[in-house]
Amino acid sequence: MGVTGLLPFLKKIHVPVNVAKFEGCTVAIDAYCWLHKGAFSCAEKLALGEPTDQYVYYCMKYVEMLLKKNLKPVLVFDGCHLPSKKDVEKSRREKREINKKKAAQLLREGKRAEARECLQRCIDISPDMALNLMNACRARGVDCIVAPYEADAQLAYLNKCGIAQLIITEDSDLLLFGCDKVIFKMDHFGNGVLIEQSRLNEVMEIQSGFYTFEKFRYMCILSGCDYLSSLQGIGLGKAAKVFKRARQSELKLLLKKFPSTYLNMSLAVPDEYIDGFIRANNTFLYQLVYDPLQRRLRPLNSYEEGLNAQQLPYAGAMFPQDEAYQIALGNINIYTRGKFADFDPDTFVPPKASKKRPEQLHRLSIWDRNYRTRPKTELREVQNIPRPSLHGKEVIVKKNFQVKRPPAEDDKNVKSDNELSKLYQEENDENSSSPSSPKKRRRSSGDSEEDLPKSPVKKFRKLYMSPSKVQFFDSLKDADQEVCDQSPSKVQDQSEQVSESPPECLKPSPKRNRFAVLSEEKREKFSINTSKSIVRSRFFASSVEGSENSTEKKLEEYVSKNPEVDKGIERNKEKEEKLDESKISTSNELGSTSETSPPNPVHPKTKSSPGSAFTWSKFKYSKTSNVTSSKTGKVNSDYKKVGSESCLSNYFLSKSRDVDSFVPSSTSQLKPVKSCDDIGDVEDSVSQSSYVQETLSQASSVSYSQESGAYSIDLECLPDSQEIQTISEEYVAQTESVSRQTKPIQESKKNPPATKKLGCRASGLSKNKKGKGSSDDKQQSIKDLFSKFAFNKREEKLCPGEDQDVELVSFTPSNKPCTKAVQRKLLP
DNA sequence: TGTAGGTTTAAAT
DNA sequence: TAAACCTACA
Repeated sequence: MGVTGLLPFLKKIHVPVNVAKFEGCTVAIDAYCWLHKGAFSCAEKLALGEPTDQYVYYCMKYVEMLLKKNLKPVLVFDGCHLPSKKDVEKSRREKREINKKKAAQLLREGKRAEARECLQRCIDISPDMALNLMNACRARGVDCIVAPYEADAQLAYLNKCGIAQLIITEDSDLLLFGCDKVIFKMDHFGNGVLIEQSRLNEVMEIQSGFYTFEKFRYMCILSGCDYLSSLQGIGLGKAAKVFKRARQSELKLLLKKFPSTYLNMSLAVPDEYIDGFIRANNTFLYQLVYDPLQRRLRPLNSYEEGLNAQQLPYAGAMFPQDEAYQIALGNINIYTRGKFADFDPDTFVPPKASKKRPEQLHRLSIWDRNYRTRPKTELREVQNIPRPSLHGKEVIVKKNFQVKRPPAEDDKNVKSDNELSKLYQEENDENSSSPSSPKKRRRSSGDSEEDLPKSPVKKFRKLYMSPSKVQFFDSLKDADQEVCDQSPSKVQDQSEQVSESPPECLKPSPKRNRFAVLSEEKREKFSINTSKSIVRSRFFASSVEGSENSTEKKLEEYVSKNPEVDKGIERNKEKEEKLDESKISTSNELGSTSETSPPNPVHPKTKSSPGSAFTWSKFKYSKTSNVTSSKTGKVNSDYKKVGSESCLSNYFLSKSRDVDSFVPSSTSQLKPVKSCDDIGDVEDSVSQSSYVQETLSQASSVSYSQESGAYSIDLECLPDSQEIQTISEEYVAQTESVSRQTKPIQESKKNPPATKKLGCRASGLSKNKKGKGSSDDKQQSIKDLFSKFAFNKREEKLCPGEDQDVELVSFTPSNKPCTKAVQRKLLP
């Protein structure tokens, strides 16, 4: 819950930031936030008790990103429930129960989709789920700690004692606990919103001499927090007003009189409320946390004179120190209090431990006896050292857009639009039309060479990425086996680069299923007890072995426990059998089934496509073919009556430079578009622009936000960076001319020149089918197509000789960058 | 009109 | 969990 409306209230001091700014720092993370979001994708499986690793995978994507940016993550997990939060927990439990019952009811009525929604609302992060994530983290040498009570207080302590310089969470309460720097809403690229404690006074608009952090905390408690509900009619606005004006230092007196004194309200403040206020305040100050360095339980802040743990049972009851240690290590199930793991940091050998330089003691595990916190003086970003002025300079900043290229041999095969069009057609034919499709022939007729494409890129995709194929891999082993069966002899004959270990440039991005294609050793990184249970991945069909483990089966089991549900299920089955029949016939048409492949159990509607680089939910496709922003609901009139075909074209227009030989081209169907900005929507382009402005002024490294299509630069890095060139007017002219020459041929005269931005979205495609019909089928087929050809830009590698977009940036006296233009030039 | 509070929606894939 | 949206009230 946190403090309702606190984050919007602090909007004034929101700073868009990328975590890369804090390179070298230790960052403590509220693991529950990630787990909760990760669990959302597999809520159904979790609710039905089916094993899944999707939430671990989701969290590890964040962990990997942080490691890549040279940050040391420490994951903090929630521990026991605080006595003062019992009511909150109780109501949450009740809500979950209600949703469970609702889900069962909906299943009875045959409403599967709605039942699924309810199951998503039942998500509860169990200690086992936390343990699975902890195991995955430790296998990557990432520290974890379970708080004795709330993760919030533990995070604040890690910040306070110098272990962590930065906190990542979604919970605004962290600010009340006194964290210096908190990043909210961080995405998978590290972009988020930074709020610093030192700027809270700006929001409260209190003269600097009168502001204290205490007042901020009081304001939040008064407006209502987890530990104390607010008085009727008091929210953040009025609470802020009180502490903006308050000069009364005696808290009890102030609370008693604030409605009449500061708000002109006749509101009685009961004594119980004042007691509750003081308890809440003490909970924020003295909640029990675990000190991993001293290995002991302690209050977040040292007790004031006359206070002790016994007087503050609501802030957490003391445990025996040994039990507290085992809880902190994650060895004790906090629900049952039974031991369910046996992690011992004194005997555990973290990976790559030997490579750590002895002087980098802060990089050791926090459980290592030699661990030392990093002196603040070493931390540039934490000290807020001002950056050098860039006023008057103009720079070209390379976009951090990297183009995945096939190996050199493939460069010869640069395809014209017509060729691409043919390829597209062929690709379609392979998958849909011919009953004796290559795939089927390959499996049944002894892997003839012509079935495998000659290009290593295509081979790789045939073997690893074809969606119709991927669905038939059961486990990771099967996926590997599939590759081994097909690739070693024949594939290597054609190209040495396609083997068990695909060429570097072809390795799948994190958006894709990296488990399935990387080496055994690397896959072990995230495995959860692989020897004991099959680790499944969301990119594979869940029930290839048969129906035993399928979600369908589990649903049936779930419902069978409620006999009255059967009727609904029967009705459902009838409907689905019909659908399955059509599915099987489609599968046969696709040539995907064979004696080694069981029928595809994945329903077309629920089929998971391989990772796509698009945010489908951003746009909605209405029946009248308008492109609307799902958030604003505004319609970009330029797109009225532009059908999905042209939307596809739009996409390829914007992506035309980075798609490889698989680009489906439908030049003949292309309709003119104005610019890439227009491909999203007007709102979006505006927000992108402002985001760029904001981000450029704050961030400290060049990074790309896929979400907003914005790039951030490290201002301090600019003068030294090889990526930046100070330019003259002639140079601008040159690049403009290059830009014009290298523009995609599809771009019509109506398109405005040289203002292309890299953020590209496939617009006009509906994620949610709202009915059956040809347009929806078309949508689905286009989506499948996209999934097949899409690459994650972020992971793509840039090669010399490649076209590259650059951004011309100039600076104001206050170091604010202004984007002048985005141009294209050849990379030397 | 501003504020508070309740309800709905999105999140992931 | 929080933002967005809507409604009621002072």
